[in-house]
Amino acid sequence: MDWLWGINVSRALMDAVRKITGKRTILSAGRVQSPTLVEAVRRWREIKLAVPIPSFNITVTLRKDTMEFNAYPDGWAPNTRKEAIQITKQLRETPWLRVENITWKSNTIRPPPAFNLGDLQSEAARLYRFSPMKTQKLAEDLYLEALISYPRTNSQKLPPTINYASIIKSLASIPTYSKLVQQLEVETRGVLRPVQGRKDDPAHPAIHPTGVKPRNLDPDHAKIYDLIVRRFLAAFSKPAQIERVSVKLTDRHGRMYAAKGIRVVDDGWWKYYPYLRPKEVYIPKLTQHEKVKIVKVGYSTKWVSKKPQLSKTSLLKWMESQQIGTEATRARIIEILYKRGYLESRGGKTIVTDLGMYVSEVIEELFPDLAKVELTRRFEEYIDAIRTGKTTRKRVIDETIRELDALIRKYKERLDHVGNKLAIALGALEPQVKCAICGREAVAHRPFTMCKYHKEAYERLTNTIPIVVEKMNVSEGEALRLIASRRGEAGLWVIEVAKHLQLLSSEE
DNA sequence: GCAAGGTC
Ligand SMILES: [Zn+2]
Repeated sequence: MDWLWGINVSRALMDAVRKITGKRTILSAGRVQSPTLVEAVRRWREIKLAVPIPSFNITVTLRKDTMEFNAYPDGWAPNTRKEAIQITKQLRETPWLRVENITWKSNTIRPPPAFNLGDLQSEAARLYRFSPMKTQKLAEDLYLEALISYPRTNSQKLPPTINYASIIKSLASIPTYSKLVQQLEVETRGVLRPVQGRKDDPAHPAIHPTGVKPRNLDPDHAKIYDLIVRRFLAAFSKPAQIERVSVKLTDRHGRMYAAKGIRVVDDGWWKYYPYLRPKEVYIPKLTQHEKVKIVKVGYSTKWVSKKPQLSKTSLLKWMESQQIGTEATRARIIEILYKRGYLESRGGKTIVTDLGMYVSEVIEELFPDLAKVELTRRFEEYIDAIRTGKTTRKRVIDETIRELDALIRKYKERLDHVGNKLAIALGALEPQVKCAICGREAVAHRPFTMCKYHKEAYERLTNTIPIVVEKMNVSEGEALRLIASRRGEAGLWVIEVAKHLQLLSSEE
């Protein structure tokens, strides 16, 4: 069924391009890659269409004896810039905050379970910016050297059938870990009971070292090996303890502020796996009703937009959450999206190409089932039904062929439409009417000729302008200029529209 | 050549 869907839809896409351009271009579609591409496109559009809204924060720096610490508005925020300026001024005039109450809270943080492949890929990306494919390759190398257990596993469990004691004993003879292992032996008094994670695998336990001594690992392999060993050791260790302190303070006008501290009381498993240890923030000893001196106060404007993440790692996590693909294939399938030219890396960031956007659209329009994760669920049900004898392999395959046959028939009627779309995306064909900003095919003409992306950006922008006018107390023209200057927070399509509108108004 | 699932 994967083969039928994949081969037929891939060829359908390629045929459309060849008919219009006469060129052979390799394109593909599939049960796992296509929903992943659609998700990447969805995120990409949100990134490009993000319109930021200004928000205001006040930072109050306090001093007790010689120690400085920060407090921030608690449960409220200035609504407008005018308000932020006014409050800042009042705090400078009455430069103290009064302590209303102090609360302490102790937290126990249990060690995380040993790695499954997804968790390892996620940590290697966070700490070393390794791509999921790179981490998988490094882990597979370590496995083939017999240094670690099978890496293509979803399990976070270390069953007692694994001889923990002998592995840990062997690790003691590796100089890097001998001290840690000694510590673990003292701490556990030889009682080895690892934490078990929720996720499981039908065939393999969590990734763990075998105890075989590594020789001459290059730096990248050593990093992955180190993460695996430390995470394994941490699983046997005791919980860490932290203490959080929260100080609530008020100003002369009764507005509430909070200063928050965090202190590590017991390092516990962070001794073995320090990569998740929180950063400590110290707050001096204070007493209730005490007035604390303000030494500095300022407001900051933060432009907030909700941009989703788009990276190899975030796509892999999405695939895991949707339960599509397997440990062996997820990273590989993401690389296929790059190989096809649907995704590209630019300056360490993932971008979606026009080809990716248009292929995703064509699949959604003409092979909608292949664009959704539900197709995988249906496959699973078929397999179950075959297994339990409710249907047969032949019946399922025949139905798939009939279904695809009907889809391909409809597709052929639209071959020119699809071919034109993809040829334009590939730059082999010019659209008839072009967007004034980007030259893509135009779909609207007011207030200027726009493609569908800039049209959407225009609509979102015009909805947000009044909010910026109110919050920043500026004219519409100034609001446009402000948004156009928020390179980090505003989406590129929105910035382009804002600049184009400025240009149009200056010509008037 | 095109999918997705495996393995080493
Ligand atoms: Zn455009």
